[in-house]
Amino acid sequence: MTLKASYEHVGCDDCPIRHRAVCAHCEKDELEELEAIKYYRSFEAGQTIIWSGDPMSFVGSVVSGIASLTQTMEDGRTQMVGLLLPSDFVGRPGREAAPYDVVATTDLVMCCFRRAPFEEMIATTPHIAQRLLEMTLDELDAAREWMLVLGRKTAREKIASLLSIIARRDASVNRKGLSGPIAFDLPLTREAMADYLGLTLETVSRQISALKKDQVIQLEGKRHVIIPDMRSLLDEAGDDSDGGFLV
Amino acid sequence: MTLKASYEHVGCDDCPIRHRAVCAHCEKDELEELEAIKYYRSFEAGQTIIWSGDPMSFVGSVVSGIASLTQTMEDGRTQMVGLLLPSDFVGRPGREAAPYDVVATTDLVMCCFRRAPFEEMIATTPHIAQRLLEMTLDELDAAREWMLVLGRKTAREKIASLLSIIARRDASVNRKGLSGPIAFDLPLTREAMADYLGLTLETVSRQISALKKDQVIQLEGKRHVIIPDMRSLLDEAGDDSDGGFLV
DNA sequence: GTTTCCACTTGATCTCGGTCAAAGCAACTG
DNA sequence: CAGTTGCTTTGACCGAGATCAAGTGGAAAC
Repeated sequence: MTLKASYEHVGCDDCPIRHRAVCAHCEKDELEELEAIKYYRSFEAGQTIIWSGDPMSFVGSVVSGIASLTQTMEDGRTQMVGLLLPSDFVGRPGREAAPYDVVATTDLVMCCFRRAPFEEMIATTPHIAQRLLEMTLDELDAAREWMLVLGRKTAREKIASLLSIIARRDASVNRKGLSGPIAFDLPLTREAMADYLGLTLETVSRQISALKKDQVIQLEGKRHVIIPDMRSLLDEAGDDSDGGFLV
Repeated sequence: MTLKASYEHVGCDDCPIRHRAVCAHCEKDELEELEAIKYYRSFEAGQTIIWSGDPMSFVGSVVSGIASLTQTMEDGRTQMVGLLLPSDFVGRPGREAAPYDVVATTDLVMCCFRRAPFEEMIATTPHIAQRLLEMTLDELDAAREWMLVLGRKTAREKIASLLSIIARRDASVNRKGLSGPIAFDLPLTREAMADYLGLTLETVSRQISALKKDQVIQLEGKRHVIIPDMRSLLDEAGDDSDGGFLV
């Protein structure tokens, strides 16, 4: 088996995700050490992987499918606080309990590491702590960008923001460009989108219909989305920080 | 000068914050190394410390006063995405540019470290990367808790949530308990509160008046808040995760 | 002392998105 | 095949919060 150690050389024979998620810049020895504590888990759509408050026995990354981090109030109001797409990392090294539910939104495969030995590695391997810090800062930036969406954007802008995020992620995973028309399958139900956007599912449905009527997006069936022009979608999102994605 | 190295022994002669923020568990040598690259900066209320997109030349922590992280859309809509109280850390090791504005909400003193040498220390000192990772995870948790507030709570619940967060922070900084009545000064204008909560300042004002009328809080002047019973405030906040603060 | 300013309050009205209800539609099931 | 189930759409109505507009009160400035 060939071990690839740099961020660019993503992927080894059996786990295309792992290196990218936690091992960029690792040395060969470290990868072999990780190999020893690695295992896979599958989940069905709708299954809760970790309940809020539960002890977490593992960390890991999403191989395929989608997971979400959700918080729920006693009366049932639900807010999704994170969307985990393939290659995203799950887990809080150094934390005993999960602060929110982790739910498999679609069928899901994860590549896991048992927590205790993983934390030992962090303690002894400076690279990994630094890499995790970098990843956590990325998550923090994403969470804060989403706070702007939740706090200040209109329903239409929220939908456009979500669609452009999914389009970007889809493009970067499948190494597609963002210049021409973009097509992808929505991995979320209307209800899941509503929970992410702080809306009701009816409003989500109405706004998607409106964007379709206004030619900003096209729909094939309920889930397959075509974006004729990414720029006009970003306009709708009110997004100044298009982050040079369209250069 | 006495150097205090553990988390409990917060504070040295001239910088009560620094150790707590970045040096928990540090060795004496490291503290002296930090000492060499440390300096103070003062800002006036309303002053922008770092503009979104600017290169960041330093990291540091708040000594006194309040700073906020804000994002703004072209049309002026503003969302505060973070509230920095004394002892909070500012900066993204490893990042060139700031992703949002950092603004002094009140007069402010910060204890800064020049970024380049600080990052060198991170690279060579495993403790610090781990400590920063822990702090960043805390910030991430706070940001995600706030996403629930922004996405799903009513105006009244939002106000109650903000007040209880400030009350908690104030109590922990000033080593007060949370069992009896609690009193503190609001460090934010109505407008700043609105920007944090995703509301307008008029709604903030109305809801504060309503909470006052319903005896959940008392006001002396515009800013001095008295909370007769923390439990009823948390009830208003709809907060199941009172985090055992009232045990 | 009164003027100005700023943060705040209060009121009247409007609107976006929530709520409630019905119905469409594709995929299964027996 | 009819019947169920889950996801989605659409319509009618309503209300929380936004918007627009005065007005209050206290502290600094002249």
